[in-house]
Amino acid sequence: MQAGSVIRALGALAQEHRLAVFRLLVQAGPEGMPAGALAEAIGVPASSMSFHLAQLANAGLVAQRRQSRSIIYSADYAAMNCLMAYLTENCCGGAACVPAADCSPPVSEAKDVA
Amino acid sequence: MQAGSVIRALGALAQEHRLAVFRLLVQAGPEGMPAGALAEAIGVPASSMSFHLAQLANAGLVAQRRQSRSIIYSADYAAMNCLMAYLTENCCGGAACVPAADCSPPVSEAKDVA
DNA sequence: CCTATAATTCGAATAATGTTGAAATAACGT
DNA sequence: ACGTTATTTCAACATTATTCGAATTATAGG
Repeated sequence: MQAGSVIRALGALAQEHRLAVFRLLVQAGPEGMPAGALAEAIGVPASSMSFHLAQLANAGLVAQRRQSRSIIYSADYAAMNCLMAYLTENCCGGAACVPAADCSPPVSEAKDVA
Repeated sequence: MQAGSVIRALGALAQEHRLAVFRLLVQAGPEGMPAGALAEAIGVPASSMSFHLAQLANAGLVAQRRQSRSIIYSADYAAMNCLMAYLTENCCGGAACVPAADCSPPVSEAKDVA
C-alpha cells in the first residue's frame, strides 16, 4: 500500500459520520446496507451521505453494488486489513510497537490536552 | 479509546507531512528528534512544522520533552497501539477481518490519484 | 408513457485545515 | 544585560472539506 492511498484511507475514516458509517457497514457484514438506510441511521440528508460514501469508496474502504433501485454499500475488509498492515509495518516498526499498552482514558477526556 | 480521540488520531495521520513526520519519529525510536531537524528533513518552514507537531501532540501520537534549547519529539508507541486496537476491535469486528489480503497495488500508483 | 422511489450530481454557502513570515518566548553563553 | 539559537504563537491568507436543497439520472411498476 502506497502512502497516498494510506492518507486517503485515513482521511476517509477521520470524520465523525464516515467513521460511523464504516463501523455500521462492518457490523452489517458482506450483505451491506443501502445508501438510504445509512443516511437514516446516521441522521444526515441523502445528498450528504452520498458525498461521504463517495469518499469512502474513493479511499477503497467500501464497495458498492446496485440492487434494483438501491445501491448497497459494504465494507471492504481487505482494504481495512491493508491499512492496518501499513500502519503496523511502516508506522509501528514492523511489530507490535510496545509490549502491551493500557488504552484506558487518562483523565476525563473532556478538555483534552494541549 | 473514545471515538473522538480516534478521529483526532486518524486526522493527525491523514496528512502528507504529518504521516512522514510520524514515520520518521517511529524510526528514530524513543530518543526522538528535535523540531528543527524534523522541519529540515521534511522540508517545511519551522512554523509549519510546529503546527503539525501540535496536531500530532494533540492527538496524543507524539510526546515532547525539552532538552536545552531544543524540543525533542518522539513517537508514542502506546497511542499508536491503542489506535490500532480500536480499528481492529471496532472497525474490523474483533479479529483479522479477512484471512489474508494481497495488498499489492492494482496498477502503477506512480502518479497517485487526487 | 407516466409516476414513484433511490441515489447521485450540482452549486453555492459555511466551516475547517494548511501555510507562512514576522513577532514573541525560552535557554544558553559571554 | 546582550546576542544567538531553537521553537512557538500570531494573524492573514489560501486551500480543501462539509453541508444540503434543488435538479438529474436510474430503476421499477402501472
